[in-house]
Amino acid sequence: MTSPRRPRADAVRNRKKILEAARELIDAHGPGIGMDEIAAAAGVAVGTLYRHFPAKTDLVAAVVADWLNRVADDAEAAAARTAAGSRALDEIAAFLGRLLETVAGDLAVKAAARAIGADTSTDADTAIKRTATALTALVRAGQAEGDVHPDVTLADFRLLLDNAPTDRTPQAGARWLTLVLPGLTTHGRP
Amino acid sequence: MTSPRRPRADAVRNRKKILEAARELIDAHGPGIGMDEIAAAAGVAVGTLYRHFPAKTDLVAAVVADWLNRVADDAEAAAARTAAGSRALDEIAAFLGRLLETVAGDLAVKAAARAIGADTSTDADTAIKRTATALTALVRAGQAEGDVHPDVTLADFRLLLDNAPTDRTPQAGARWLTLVLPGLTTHGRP
Amino acid sequence: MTSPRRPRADAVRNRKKILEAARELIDAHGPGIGMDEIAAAAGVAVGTLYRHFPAKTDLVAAVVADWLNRVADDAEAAAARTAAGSRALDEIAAFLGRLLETVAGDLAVKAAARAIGADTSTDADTAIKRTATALTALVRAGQAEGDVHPDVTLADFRLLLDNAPTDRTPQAGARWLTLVLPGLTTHGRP
Amino acid sequence: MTSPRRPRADAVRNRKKILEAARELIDAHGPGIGMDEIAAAAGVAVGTLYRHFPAKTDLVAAVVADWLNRVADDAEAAAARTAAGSRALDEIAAFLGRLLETVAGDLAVKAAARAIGADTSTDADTAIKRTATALTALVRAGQAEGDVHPDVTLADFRLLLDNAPTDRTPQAGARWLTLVLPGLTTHGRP
DNA sequence: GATGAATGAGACTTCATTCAT
DNA sequence: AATGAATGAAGTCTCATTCAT
Repeated sequence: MTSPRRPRADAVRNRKKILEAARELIDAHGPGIGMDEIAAAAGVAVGTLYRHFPAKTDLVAAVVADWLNRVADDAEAAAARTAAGSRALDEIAAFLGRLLETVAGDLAVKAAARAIGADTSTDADTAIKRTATALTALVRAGQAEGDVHPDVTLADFRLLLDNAPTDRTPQAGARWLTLVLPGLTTHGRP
Repeated sequence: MTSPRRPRADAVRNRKKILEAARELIDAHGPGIGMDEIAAAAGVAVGTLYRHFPAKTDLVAAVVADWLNRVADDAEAAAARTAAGSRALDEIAAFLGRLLETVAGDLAVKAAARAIGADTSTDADTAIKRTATALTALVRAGQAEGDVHPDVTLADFRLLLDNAPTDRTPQAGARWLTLVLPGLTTHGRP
Repeated sequence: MTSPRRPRADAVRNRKKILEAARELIDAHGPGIGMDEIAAAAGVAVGTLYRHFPAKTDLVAAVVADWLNRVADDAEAAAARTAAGSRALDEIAAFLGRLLETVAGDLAVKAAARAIGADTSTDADTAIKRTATALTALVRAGQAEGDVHPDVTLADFRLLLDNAPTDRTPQAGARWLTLVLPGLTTHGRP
Repeated sequence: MTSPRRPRADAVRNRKKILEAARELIDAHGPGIGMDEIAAAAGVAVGTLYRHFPAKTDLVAAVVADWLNRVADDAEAAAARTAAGSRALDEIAAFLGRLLETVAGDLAVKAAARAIGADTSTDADTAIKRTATALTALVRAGQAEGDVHPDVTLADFRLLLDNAPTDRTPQAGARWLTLVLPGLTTHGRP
């Protein structure tokens, strides 16, 4: 019986290197980038890449899941701070801002996922649900505080985030946020 | 020097058929669609396709230019109506709405253009300039009327339009417009 | 409307060259032989090979069909001679003999077809039916003449032919025929 | 000089498990089956498989040798019974029948061996010689008894066995035997 | 000018074999 | 001695582009 012993150290390292290389290359050159090139960038042979990810779609899906998990972590942290007294609208704005600043390029990966028809894995689904729960909490708090417009729903975030600028400068991201935020609030722009 | 005699009637017709087929197929299947399939859908042979467009990027660029020209026409009409007394903000909102409703799918083509690295042709540049002029007029008028926020520029429209939802239902497009408009105006949401 | 005009002369020539090269190489090196090598032997590029035969199985199936058609022609000729007065058992023995002598190696192709899971095409089915009809006629005639054992059926030929020696010398084939024929007749061996 | 100490008990067990798994899988899926899959079916890792059999051809050769040994045992037993008074032709027929019934699939393995170019090992040679000796004895006895045709040699058995139906029903095997036996005897079919 | 067959580089993927753990 | 991750050559197939007809 081969009970899954702890995975070998170098295998874990390789998986990480591959994911990183894949994220960077897909982000830079689009999903058309070859598996050989990803493998080379990760410093492994193609075979190794395929041992970890049986098909290209699996690799892309894993990169997406990886990113979604980080987003979920961020959203949950924001929700926690709100529960501890922070103003919800501020947290929402800051969350969106971080999304655009830090992981901007990764959204391109997500687009790539759609283009390539990668199945979203269970891992990704979980991350999405975690984000949804945290965001819902943030929105409700914001509405209770009178800042967030009462008809705003989770779907609105989806709509905006799926169409956020990813291949732009940080300044562009900030400006986009400025333009988009008023639609989520009860306030106009000053 | 071969001065361009008037092009043959069937050549013109072929060019049109090809552009139409390309728009539809790229919209439906992404930029990965093959040249053979586009040619087949247009009812011509690949060779003919290549006579009109020496490379795939040229074809995609032409589809984009085609679309940009129609957008320019629309924007100029809106500017004209504003000059004739129509309220600028209303025209702006309607313009954005039409963009999302009518030609939604074509934005996907534009995304494809980026993905495939298609150069924007001279034709496209002209259309972009026409649209820019018309939109600038609309924005200025809106600002003079006190509806459009004073810091809104042409670049803001680019930012939003480049990231408008294209693969969504009309309802999603409308909702997106609702969320985005307040950022362009001096008014908040009711 | 692209009604199938007569196929281009060079295309026909290429198809023939490909089939021939495929038969020889599969016969010599088994079905593991690469498509690139077949293409090279045929003097065309891989792409051409794939234009004619979309997948390797299609190519193998075509080679098999080609061979089956020649077998069918031979069987029908034998049946015709029998109808014209020739002794059925002699024709049967000669038919089997020719199969082993002339096209011996091609049986390897058929084995390859099974190994590779090639679908038998409609063309092949037709050839098989033609052969079946001709052989049935031969067997009936042989039974009427009292030479062929009354319980011999078409299936017996299938059984023997599917397991005939293909990669042996002509002498081996002849000996195999000597050993196998008595089982089909009412006579023993002298 | 590392004189072969007695092999470890588990090593022996592993070798047996591997051979069994290999026979079954090659029989079922042809020689294209992967080493990984054979290892998995045997419950060992690939590395272990390669410790026992340095190359795939060695494994296949071992499977063939294993089978040949069993055939040799069977042939020798039949020869012994004949020496003890049993009718030679009956033993020959029964021997062929057992070959087809019991170990039918293993013939597929032998075909695989040829396809893959596996060298016959010394072990296999020995088994073949044992079988040859036993069969020769059977044939001579049968000829002395007047049942087996005087010109039948060992090579004839090779010829027939190499081309016996392996992927058929037991009924097919029996029918094949019926068709083939008369060629070996001095009797015709009833 | 149109046709569509031919080209061939390059994509994804498999698998026999090696080797660090 | 066993494990299973890593290797990388090789295989099948795609598709933008060229060119003979």
